[in-house]
Amino acid sequence: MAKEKPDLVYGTLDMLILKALQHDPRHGLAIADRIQQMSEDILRVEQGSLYPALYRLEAQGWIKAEWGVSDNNRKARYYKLTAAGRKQLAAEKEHWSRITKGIDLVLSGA
Amino acid sequence: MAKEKPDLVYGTLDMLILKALQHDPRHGLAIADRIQQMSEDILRVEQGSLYPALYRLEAQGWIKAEWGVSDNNRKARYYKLTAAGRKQLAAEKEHWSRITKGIDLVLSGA
DNA sequence: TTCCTCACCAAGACTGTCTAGGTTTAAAGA
DNA sequence: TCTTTAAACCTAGACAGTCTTGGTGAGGAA
Repeated sequence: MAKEKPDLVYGTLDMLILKALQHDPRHGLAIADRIQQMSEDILRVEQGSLYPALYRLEAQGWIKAEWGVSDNNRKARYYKLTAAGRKQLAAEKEHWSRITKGIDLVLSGA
Repeated sequence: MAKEKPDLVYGTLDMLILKALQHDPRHGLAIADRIQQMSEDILRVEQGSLYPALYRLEAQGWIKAEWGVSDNNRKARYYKLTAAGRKQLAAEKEHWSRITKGIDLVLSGA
């Protein structure tokens, strides 16, 4: 039973990752942590969702990766936003606010 | 480009349908029309999404169906909200507002 | 050495939406 | 009358994104 809903809304993860990289490059797990922290623990990003999403974004040219070393001295893959990624982030935010407006209209309707 | 995003947010259709049935029973296509109209044409519900969703909801006991006749004198399957459906609608609204709060926190963050 | 944790990676299941087909029946038009 | 159009329902299969589960390797601590 139970039937918990997922921790994320399908299709929003890409946008959240792009947003998390808006200012500084980060490595994978740090991106997930940042999203969780920024959302005040409301959103949780599982690794099995995170990495596929990162490959997607890289394949689209929205982020670029390179190997580096984490704070803890472990090797880690750092991702940073590209110019195209910045445009994409803006587009996704636009799309998101449009759709949520639609949903809120329905929910608040008589 | 191409690759349009879907017209709906994955996982919200059930909630929207329950909401569309909040006051009066309706038949399938009228539910889709109502959602589209309430959302000011932002959301569109395809039939291939609608009917599977209706079966899901009925199987869960959140809506009940019976055959009737539409305004245009055609036979149509009318769905109405059950008590459990009303509770479910409230729960889904709660969940939705929580998740969107999380996403908005991330998007508006520094 | 042993253990724990960080960080990355992959395979497969699952779920919900979309595309694209279809049937039946009433009304409208030729 | 016959044909066409449209309302309303239904289904199969493809597809995409997330989740579960399981794994690797390397650094740090005991």
